[in-house]
Amino acid sequence: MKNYSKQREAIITVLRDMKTHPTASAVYEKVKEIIPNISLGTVYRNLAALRESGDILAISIGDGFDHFDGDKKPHIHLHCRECKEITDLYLTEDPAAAFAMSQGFEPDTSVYIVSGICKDCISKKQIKI
Amino acid sequence: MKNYSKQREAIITVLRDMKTHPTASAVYEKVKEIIPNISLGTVYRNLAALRESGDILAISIGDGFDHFDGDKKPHIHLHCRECKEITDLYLTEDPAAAFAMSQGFEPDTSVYIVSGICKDCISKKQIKI
DNA sequence: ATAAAAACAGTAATGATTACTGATTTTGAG
DNA sequence: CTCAAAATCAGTAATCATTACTGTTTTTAT
Repeated sequence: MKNYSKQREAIITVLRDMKTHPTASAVYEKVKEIIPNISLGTVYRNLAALRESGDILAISIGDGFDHFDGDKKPHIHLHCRECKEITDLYLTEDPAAAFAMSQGFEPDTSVYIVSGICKDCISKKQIKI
Repeated sequence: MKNYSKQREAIITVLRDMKTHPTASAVYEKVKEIIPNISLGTVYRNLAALRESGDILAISIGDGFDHFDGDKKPHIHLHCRECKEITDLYLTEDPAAAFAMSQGFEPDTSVYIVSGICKDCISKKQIKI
């Protein structure tokens, strides 16, 4: 007696399909293409619930917005502090989760955020010098 | 001609010493012990600047507050969705950062967030059954 | 079919964070 | 050591992403 609604299904679908890491309002804009009269509050409520249950991930990069990620496969987020872009990097396995497990922790989702300077920004910087 | 103030220094000191992952206002409360008349706005301004420059890390766990971390040594955050607690797990090296580097990305800070259920909550759950 | 439970749309309220202002501190050149 | 420009500050007002609320609709499980 819980959890289903076509709105929630649409939100999950949108998140699974988006390859970016959308904010709540970006999700809202996208979901409106499926359910035009969906409410922004519904998007927030469902994102919060999905995050709480571990079905999606949320990350904060300091731009004032939460960013959501529907991809539960363990992967690294490369976050460039220069251009602010987040790109994904997939590992064939998840060494840290394995380590966490060996400590008695039952992992179900994980995100690695590596902050630094991306390839493009490094070359841009070198041109400027 | 930039960046120094005793307020900023106190904020960094507090963050380096705190073993928890304090919110902005927890930092504020702590810094007040050093500089009693410091302003909350100053704390926010400096936290934002330090985060921007990569001197500290900020993480979002869905409680409505940003949490800050002054420890730049690569480590895992074990985030329990049950009790909400974050505990640190140190690795002898940082395999993901090394992998990022091999992709042409220059890493300087990284955090791994592994969400799941911690030891204590697992045993509590089993008692309930 | 149907009644209780859950979720919704729409909107108002909240409160963490940011922006602003005039005062103070820091910096670096002379 | 001045001293003025630049940066930062304290204090407070404003912002705006997110949450809460209300009456309605959908879902669920008998």
